Amino acid sequence: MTALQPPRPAGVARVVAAARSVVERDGLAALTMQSVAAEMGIRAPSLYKHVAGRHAIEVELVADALGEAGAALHAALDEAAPPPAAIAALLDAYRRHALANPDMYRLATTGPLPRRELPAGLEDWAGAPFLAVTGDAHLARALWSFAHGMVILELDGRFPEASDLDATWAAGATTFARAHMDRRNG
Amino acid sequence: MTALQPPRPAGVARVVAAARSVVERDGLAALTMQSVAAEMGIRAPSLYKHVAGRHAIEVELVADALGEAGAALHAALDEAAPPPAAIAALLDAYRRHALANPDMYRLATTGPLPRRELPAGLEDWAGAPFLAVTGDAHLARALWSFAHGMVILELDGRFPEASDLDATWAAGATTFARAHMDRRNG
DNA sequence: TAGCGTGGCTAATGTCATTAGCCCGAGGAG
DNA sequence: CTCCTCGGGCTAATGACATTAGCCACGCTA
Repeated sequence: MTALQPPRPAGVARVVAAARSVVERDGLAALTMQSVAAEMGIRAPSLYKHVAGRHAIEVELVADALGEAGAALHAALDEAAPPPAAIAALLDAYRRHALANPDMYRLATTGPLPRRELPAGLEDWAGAPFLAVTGDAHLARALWSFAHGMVILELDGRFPEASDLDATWAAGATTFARAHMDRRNG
Repeated sequence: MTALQPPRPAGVARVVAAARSVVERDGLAALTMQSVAAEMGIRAPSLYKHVAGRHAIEVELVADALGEAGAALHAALDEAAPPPAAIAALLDAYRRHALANPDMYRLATTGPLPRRELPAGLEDWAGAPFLAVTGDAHLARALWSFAHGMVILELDGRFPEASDLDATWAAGATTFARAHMDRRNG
């Protein structure tokens, strides 16, 4: 199952592709109308012939980022063991994907979400693996919060230099796995 | 115990106070050199007679925000019950403080931390309650990540509209409390 | 062949941060 | 009393940015 992305007009697609190149090569801060235009070999005002403005470009990138993150998580679940172990697998996939695409991750998860402007259902679909692996909406959200907190704090360099983050992730995984088992039993 | 904030020259203090008023009244996005200057009844370039630039103002605000957040957490621990219950109390204090000061919280926790420029020890001091309440560095970081993830996702409106977040926080609290007890016993 | 839409472009506006350089007024030095 | 210095304002200017207005060429179609 894959997220349903409404097809983009060719012009929009070209702009979004250029924007993504800029973000991945030079970082989020470098995403300007001028840099995107330069990437395409045109001038900034010409971009407005294809997209409504900078915000619209960002929304498209967020949609892509959510779609890809969701795909990574769904894929991780497909291969994974039954629930208790699946939690660790999901967390691992989450971390890997985020660290491999730091700027896209930040873009997709930082600041108010333009929910109105995103494809319907995309958000739920991307988050579904957390529900699948915990079997409980609250535990799912808590697990997602933990994962997001870990990733964003790591990306922002907020943990002390010498932190052994592998171990921290492991601690979180066993903590939530235990909660899951406890919930199942009694 | 309180965080040691090096005293600020009067001019700097006035600028920081104005900046904070702007942030709390109009939000983080409204924090510009012009808005801060206007708040003081002067022109933007005059600010440079007191501070090095916008970044310097933000660093001061981050230091204040960390200090106050830390104070709130330490205070919560002082009143709280022994460890298992203290976790819930700490989380409650964390959430309350963040939601009561959303823009200062965002400022203090979003984006790369200018660690070099912050008062030494401030960061560790602010995070100490998490260590105190879990008794384990990894669990402490995991708990902090959970709390931060919850708060920032809530602030950014990323949870589905109708989420019962109180219950999610509660689920997280019991999850981590259980982990703490398990660690103590066997 | 006349139109017209597509997709460029330049010029201009307004917001920001920041720098350069001027100026006044209060206080201390003589 | 006068002069000098310095703190702390100010205006003007520069250089990113986003965005708008209005012009123009190309290619396809009637």
